[in-house]
Amino acid sequence: MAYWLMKTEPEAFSLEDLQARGQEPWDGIRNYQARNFIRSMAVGDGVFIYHSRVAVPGIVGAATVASTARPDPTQFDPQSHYYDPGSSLEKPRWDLVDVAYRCSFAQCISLESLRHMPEFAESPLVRKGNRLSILPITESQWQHVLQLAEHTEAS
DNA sequence: GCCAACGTTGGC
DNA sequence: GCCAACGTTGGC
Repeated sequence: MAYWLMKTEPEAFSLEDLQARGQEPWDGIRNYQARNFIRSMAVGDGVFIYHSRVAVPGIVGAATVASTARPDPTQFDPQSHYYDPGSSLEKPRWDLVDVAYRCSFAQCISLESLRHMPEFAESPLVRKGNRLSILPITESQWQHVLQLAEHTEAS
């Protein structure tokens, strides 16, 4: 069992969209490091959903990895924004996994608050200029954020 | 909307 | 294989 964080711009695809659909293919990943993380995901892995490019960026809820990696069909589609002419059906470059909705936090765990947590001191998430859209989360990071989220929900 | 920081591309 | 130019990410 591993844990991950996936960033998304809610204007493009939000946690609310995932909630409405229940499960979605997480397509459009076009970064090799993120792609490699996708390839090491297993069904049942925990996923934090992070909203970027908003007034208060942060972790807004959780999801579950619902499939192992498979080729992202948008890379083959000339009509798609994510089309990659350098990719082919024989040798696909980009993969995706399906992600299933788990829960929405009553209050977002903001980037600002993550910066103050010792658990995240070493995380690329809080480093300036970080552009990784998918990154691994340690078990202690996972537990800590979940506990915080439950706490804000109770009060 | 701005712009720093980054990853990728392509000429050489 | 270097590295400048370019496009994109994402906090602010």
